[in-house]
Amino acid sequence: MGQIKSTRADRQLSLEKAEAILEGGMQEFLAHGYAATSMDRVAIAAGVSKATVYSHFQDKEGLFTALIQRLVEGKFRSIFDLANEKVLQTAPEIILQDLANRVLNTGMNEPQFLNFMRVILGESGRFPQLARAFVRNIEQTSFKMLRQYFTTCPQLKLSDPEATARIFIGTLVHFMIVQEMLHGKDIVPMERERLIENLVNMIVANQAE
Amino acid sequence: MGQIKSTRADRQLSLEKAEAILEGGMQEFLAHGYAATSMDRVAIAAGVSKATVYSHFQDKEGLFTALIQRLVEGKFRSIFDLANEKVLQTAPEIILQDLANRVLNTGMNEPQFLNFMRVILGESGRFPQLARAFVRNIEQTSFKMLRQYFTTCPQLKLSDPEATARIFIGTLVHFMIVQEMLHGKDIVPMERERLIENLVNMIVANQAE
DNA sequence: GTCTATAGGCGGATAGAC
DNA sequence: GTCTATCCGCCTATAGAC
Repeated sequence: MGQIKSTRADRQLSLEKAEAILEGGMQEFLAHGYAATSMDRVAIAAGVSKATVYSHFQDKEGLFTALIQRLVEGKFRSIFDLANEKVLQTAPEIILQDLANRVLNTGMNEPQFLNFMRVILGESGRFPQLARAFVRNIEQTSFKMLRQYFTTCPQLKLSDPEATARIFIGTLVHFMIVQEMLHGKDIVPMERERLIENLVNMIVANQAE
Repeated sequence: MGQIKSTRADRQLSLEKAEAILEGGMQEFLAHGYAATSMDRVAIAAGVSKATVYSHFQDKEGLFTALIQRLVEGKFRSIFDLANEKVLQTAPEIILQDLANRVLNTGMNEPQFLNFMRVILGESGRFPQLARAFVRNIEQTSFKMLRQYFTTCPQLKLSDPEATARIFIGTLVHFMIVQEMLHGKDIVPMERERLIENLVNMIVANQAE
């Protein structure tokens, strides 16, 4: 009787706790990396006991893996997405400038995204499968999207849309890494607009014959 | 008597040990990152006792900092250097292709360099001064060198050499990160030559009027 | 399912002999 | 200067009560 009554409530509670643990784990792991994060602090951040953490996830590695996989497939999935309204009616310069600005805005203003990339890069030796998930869900997706745009845009006749997409994304990501992740803003200053303008012009000017 | 005799030998020995500790520390820290490296294993890798490690370096952080600073200023200093023989007599396509190939060769064939970059990126939150040293000694140096070349090369009239240098280096570094560091070679395959050719052509074709 | 309490081990750092 | 031996705290993971 009491058993049935509590079953639903417990399930609900359990789901909420699992969610809280993932949230707390995200906070801690993204801030300190894998090795420097303790399960005690994850538990505190989640507002549960350490034993509860271990009842929802097999071990530290399991929690970390689940967490990052989730971020790769959800929260940070669409950082490089092209807003697809009136895309083909607008001049490519505008579309590309807008895309570049949105990418850099997210990457530079959402501080968690920088930490996320830091962890992916820093742990890519020890967790190669997470690095690959990042490549599949974020890099590959953005390459495909941009290549698709380059191929279908009537004003652009690039000789190699795939390679051009790499140049575009690579320039932006490296800029983000040097200026923000590596704190290089004051050492090698560069206006974002200046870089974007040069990048976009170089691409648009480079039509195949 | 024995005192004087042993003084020189001890100094010599001490220097050798300090060197051995830096070597051992490099092995361990580059392989596992800061937090996951133990001083016990550093000592073993260096072939000395843990107390000896602490007699040469104040603590774990001090050893790590000294080590990385040294790598930034020495071993990995010149990864992006332009070989400067006959530079101005050769066609820019050749020079740039050659530079790109040498950068990617070093970065991709010297496995320690990948680990080095992984550590710099992964620890850039906790050790911002090391990240900045990396920017000053490696990124900034390569920007300057390339900007200098773009400016002086008589066949090139780029409207913004500085921004173009960023695009060049950014494309290459991001390629290295995705294909090698993040193990993306099989997920998003791309021939190195194909990327370089597109990049170089795009730059050389983009002359200011 | 969740808690408190604890086992068991490893890690950073040092004392003291030589 | 270098070693062996050791301190002590924190960390992962679990036992057992409720």
